[in-house]
Amino acid sequence: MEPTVEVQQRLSPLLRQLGPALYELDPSFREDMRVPARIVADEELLQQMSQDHSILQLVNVTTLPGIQGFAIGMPDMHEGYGFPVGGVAGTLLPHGVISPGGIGFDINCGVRLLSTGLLHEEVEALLPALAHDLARSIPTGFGRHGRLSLDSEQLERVLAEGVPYVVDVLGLGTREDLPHIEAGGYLPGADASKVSVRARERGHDQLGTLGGGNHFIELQRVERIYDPDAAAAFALFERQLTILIHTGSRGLGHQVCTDAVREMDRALAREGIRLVDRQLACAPFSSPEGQDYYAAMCAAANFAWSNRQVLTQRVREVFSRRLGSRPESWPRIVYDVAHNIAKVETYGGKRLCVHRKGATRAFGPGNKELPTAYQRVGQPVFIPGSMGTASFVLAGRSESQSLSLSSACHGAGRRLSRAAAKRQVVGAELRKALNAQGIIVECPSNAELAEEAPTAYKDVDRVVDTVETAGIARKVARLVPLAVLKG
DNA sequence: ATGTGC
Repeated sequence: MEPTVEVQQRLSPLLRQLGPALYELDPSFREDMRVPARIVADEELLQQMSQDHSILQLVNVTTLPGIQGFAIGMPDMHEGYGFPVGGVAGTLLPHGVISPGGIGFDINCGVRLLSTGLLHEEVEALLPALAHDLARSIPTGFGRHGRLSLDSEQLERVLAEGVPYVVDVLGLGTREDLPHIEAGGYLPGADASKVSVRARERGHDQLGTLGGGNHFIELQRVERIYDPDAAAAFALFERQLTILIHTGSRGLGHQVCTDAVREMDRALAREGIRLVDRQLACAPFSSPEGQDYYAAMCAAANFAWSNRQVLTQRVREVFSRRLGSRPESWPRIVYDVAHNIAKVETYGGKRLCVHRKGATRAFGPGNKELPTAYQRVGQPVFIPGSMGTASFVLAGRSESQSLSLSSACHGAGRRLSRAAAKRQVVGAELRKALNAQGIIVECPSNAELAEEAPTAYKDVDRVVDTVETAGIARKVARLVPLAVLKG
């Protein structure tokens, strides 16, 4: 990217404070801005964002054809491909653009929280065995394939039908799981024929695999409840054992994104779209390229939800083997949220294509898509911290609708690039430090461990407090790690 | 993030 970090550092004083933890850059800042850029942050987080190109990337997002209202950055925002990670933008349908860079390479990367009826102290002695069994049962790391190898018809149906197919036909899970997954684990806009042969080849044996990078499965203890009413609705209580799954659409989603960026790049001239950054490749939602990408993105999203569903079953198998088949040891889905996805949603009577890249949908109370038990308290939002730090459960507030297109943050957010983290952190020492904290680490690679060091991330407590201060969501529970499984 | 890159 052309502009320097210094440009961005000069830019942050131009941000005007609109409200608690909310800042705005007026569109007069640059003549190509169609709408303002807003950022949910405090002074410290703004300062951290100024260290990379993310604020400039957010300004670039405001130039996209059809963008409505404002582009908004979450407190965990950092630099990404074209769009910042932690960026949200809605474009007016039917002709506003859809941009693969606004969704991310890992389509429907997301987080699923499982609850148990077990207390931490009841299972403490068994944690090493549980972690070890999970590591044996679940392939982790770059390029690993799973135990399932789908034939072309099965893969096609996973892409077209998502989790309902995985439950009903493959027999992995129960019907009760479905309402506890965003969109029921299935976007009907999917068209498997729009997923390239290459993408399908990459995905056919990756269902039920965790992947690398920041993907993980964590066994956790509910350390603190902030909102007893919402916690009760989500079936969470103090000292409870929970399981958090963070993964996405693996090589399949990555290839869908790669394919679409190339196709859209070719169509830009025909559509008369001039971009400030080629990584913002996009096409009108109504165009052939826009429609093809949306159909393929929905299919990749269905694949990702299905992946988290298969992993859930692996967890359930390990738990029933080690803990018996009593109901307390059957992990139930609290909810499953996507944080790299575009959704068609209506705001102020307008149908928008809402891009959430490193941002979590955070519907407030009363939304019809939520399961009945959550209608009164709002949508569960999960914020995984970095390795060895806390994760949070939030509940979406109605105010999120006008503040942030019903969106919240998605994690702690990177502070250091992977390369910088690797230079600064010695993986073996980090492993020792985590073990000294009493955290079981199942991760074969010290290099992967170093890239995900807590020092490479922002302070998750601060990020979550900022989302709460802004009025987007409220804190429900704080979860702390007991064992982590990663690539 | 990713069968790691123009």
